[in-house]
Amino acid sequence: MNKKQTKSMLTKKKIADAAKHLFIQKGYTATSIENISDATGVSKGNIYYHFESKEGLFIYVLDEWEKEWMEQWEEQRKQYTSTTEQLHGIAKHFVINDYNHPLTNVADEFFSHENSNTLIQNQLYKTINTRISYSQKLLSEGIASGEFKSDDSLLLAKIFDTLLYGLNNICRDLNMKETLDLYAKAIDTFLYGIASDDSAHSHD
Amino acid sequence: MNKKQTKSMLTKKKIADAAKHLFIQKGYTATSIENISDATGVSKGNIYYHFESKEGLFIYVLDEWEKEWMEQWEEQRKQYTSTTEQLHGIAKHFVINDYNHPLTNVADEFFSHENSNTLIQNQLYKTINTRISYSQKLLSEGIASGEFKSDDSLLLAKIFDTLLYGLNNICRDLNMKETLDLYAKAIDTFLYGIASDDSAHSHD
DNA sequence: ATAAATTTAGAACAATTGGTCAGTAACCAT
DNA sequence: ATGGTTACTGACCAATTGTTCTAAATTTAT
Repeated sequence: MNKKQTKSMLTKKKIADAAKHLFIQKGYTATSIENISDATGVSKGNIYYHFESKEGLFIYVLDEWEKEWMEQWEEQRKQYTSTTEQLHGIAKHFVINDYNHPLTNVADEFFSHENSNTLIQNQLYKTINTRISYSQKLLSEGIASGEFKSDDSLLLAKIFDTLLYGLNNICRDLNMKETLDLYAKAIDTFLYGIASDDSAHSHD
Repeated sequence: MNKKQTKSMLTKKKIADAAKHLFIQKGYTATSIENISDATGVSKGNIYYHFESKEGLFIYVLDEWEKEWMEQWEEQRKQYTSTTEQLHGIAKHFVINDYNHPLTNVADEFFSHENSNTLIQNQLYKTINTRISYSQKLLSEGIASGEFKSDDSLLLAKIFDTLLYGLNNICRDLNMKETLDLYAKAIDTFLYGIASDDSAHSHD
């Protein structure tokens, strides 16, 4: 590879890296090409020399990110044997290496770290917390009545609400009946789990 | 109430309604004041007469929405007795009346129904589906090995991935350890459920 | 009927955006 | 060294944005 080609590749990588971080911090829409230009010292025109458009740049970043994640996980994976362990491992890997994955944070307008949209952020936080509190109350009742095992109701409420809010993102192409089925299944899983009855409940 | 006041209130409501639908369809950023003006026939200036800003309008919409949701749910709630039923009921109510709640869809830049950002949408769909397929494979292995109950692995994969992607949104203020704990708890719940051992497994 | 107050309209504004383009600099092959 | 190719710059553009402002229309109060 040429000295020129090397430098060019480095520039492209520099752009992609800065873009990735900015997309995480500010979200896609709020990140402007000029932001990326400022952050890298690379001119706007040059960015458009390396990437056909802002969309193209985003997709490139997303793609590289995903590839990298998969490679790293496959490496981690080796140390686990049972599927149960792997499920836990994948979650751990997700949190540690991938805290800001595009599918969680970047595809989000409001919760970016540097966003000045604090009014709306506060409102959304408030709404979320209200809902979690409500779920917590509900779950506490279930625990009190002996319907559920004694447990940390706040944690359970967060998990329950996650299912409610998150399932929508996973199944946008489903019709109403399919959606309802998925939700019902999720609640059932939440209630009864997926472990086989004879599997050792070796958690905690 | 005056004839004038009534008409004014109606205008305000018309604006809020149109804004709500546009926020659902296009997301917050992609919805412009002019869009709302066009959709309602109410002039831009008039919108700013009724609401102090775009943020203010959004927060107003969010607030009304949340109030309405809670009222309707509390009505529904009466028909259920056990907490288990209520959890199922809340999910059902969520899907039917609240399919596009701001906490799922509006706070999202890309998946709006009318968005022209199809390139990125496709890419994200692809990424999601790749991940779901991967989880499905993993879960299938667990089922095959007898670790998990025999079940629809695709549904389970969607639920599992929802936990992975969704938990982040619920717990942005937690530190790493707390986050890891929450994830671990979620996986455990996914595996073993929350129902007490002596509760009747009367689902399905 | 007239004045005051409220409600509405739409032109105008400053800022920002993604994207283009003509020109310059750096490097390569010959 | 020179001509050609690649990499890069920064001014520029058209479009869009949230917001403001002035003035007109409508209703109410006197």
